[in-house]
Amino acid sequence: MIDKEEFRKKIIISAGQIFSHYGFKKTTMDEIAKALKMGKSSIYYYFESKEDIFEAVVQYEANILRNELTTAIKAVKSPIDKMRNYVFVRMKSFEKLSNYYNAIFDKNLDHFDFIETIREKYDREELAILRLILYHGARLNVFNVVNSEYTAMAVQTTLKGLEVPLFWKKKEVNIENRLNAILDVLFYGIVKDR
Amino acid sequence: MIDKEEFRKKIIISAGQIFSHYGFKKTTMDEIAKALKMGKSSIYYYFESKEDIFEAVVQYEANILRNELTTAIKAVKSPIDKMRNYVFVRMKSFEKLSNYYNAIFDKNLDHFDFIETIREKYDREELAILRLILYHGARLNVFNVVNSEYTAMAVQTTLKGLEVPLFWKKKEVNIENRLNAILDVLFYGIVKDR
DNA sequence: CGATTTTTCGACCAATTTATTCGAAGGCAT
DNA sequence: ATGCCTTCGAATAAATTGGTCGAAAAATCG
Repeated sequence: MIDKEEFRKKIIISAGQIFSHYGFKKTTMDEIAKALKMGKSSIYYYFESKEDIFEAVVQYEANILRNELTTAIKAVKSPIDKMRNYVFVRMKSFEKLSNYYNAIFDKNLDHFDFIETIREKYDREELAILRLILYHGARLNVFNVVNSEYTAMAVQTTLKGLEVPLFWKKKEVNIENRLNAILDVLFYGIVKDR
Repeated sequence: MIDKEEFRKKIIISAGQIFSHYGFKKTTMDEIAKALKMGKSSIYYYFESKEDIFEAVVQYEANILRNELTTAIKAVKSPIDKMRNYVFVRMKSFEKLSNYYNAIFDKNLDHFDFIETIREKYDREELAILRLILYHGARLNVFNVVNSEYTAMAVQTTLKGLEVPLFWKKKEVNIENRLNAILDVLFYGIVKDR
């Protein structure tokens, strides 16, 4: 008897790689199966549907992202570096995620409520982390934050603004430069004495 | 009256970007059309078929590759650097091409004779360039080449051997490192006194 | 072993997608 | 208006694809 959960994980990882490259729609069950060296029908023994797999993949990736983010901000001391790391990791991850989103923004949108659910939960988590960073920075007298909650929301809005060009123009924008520019703006408006 | 050739080129470039990302099969005419902000049927005014577009794209890319290669070896003086540049540019280009090939290795293979034609022509050109580099290096007493023709073929074989893992394993191999290793091996066996 | 349960698979299907066609029409110069 | 060049929407025939089902394998157990 095979550990079903173990195998589900294998499928999630394998399918995740293909999804991240081709998006949801362009990825076929046959491909996922072939990548796992199985018959297509065998996959249905572990997952109910293609959407089911996709949902599992997104959950899985979201967890990875969360871990990467927390370790990234733990890796450095100063609030500025924490913020910088956070933003960079976030953007790098979104590059991967943008392919997943590709699948959704297409036309479907119907039974993909779970994306919204994850998104909301993720937004709340992000806000919490940002607040922590800001609050920490304020205590160390590096950031000039009156209300960490509102400031966190402002920062989040800024970061979200960066997602759009990341999705749609891809090649045309130089992400690194833009990111640094935004970070500079962010810090110049946020860092205490300059 | 619009310059038809001009517009064909636009289509080639636009379609090329999509092909390089998704491969031949996964790219739809609708996508190509949408990227050009046209109706799907309009494209058939400029090209006979999807394969027709694909053929044009490959031709176009092959030309670009040729140009990049020649400018890359002209950019430096020493034969070693010429060889190094050549190999690097070649590999970078093959990364892009690997996606095109993806489309072909799948199952089709039938009416894609033109790929073979281009390939052959390209092989001959490559051989000529390599011979030139080697011959030049030998004259400058940097390379130890007895017969530039056979040595060129040997080098080409080595480079081709690198294509396979580039195609199939993609993520697992670190290209940069492998490339440098191969170059080192190549030079140690080729450079005169060491 | 044989029986029972778990896992894989090939064949099949209905629904959707997709490349391609075609006639109609928009736009533009004469 | 008249012709040409260009675009497009609708239609379609062929291919693809997600998913089903029953049966073969393989593993597990008694």
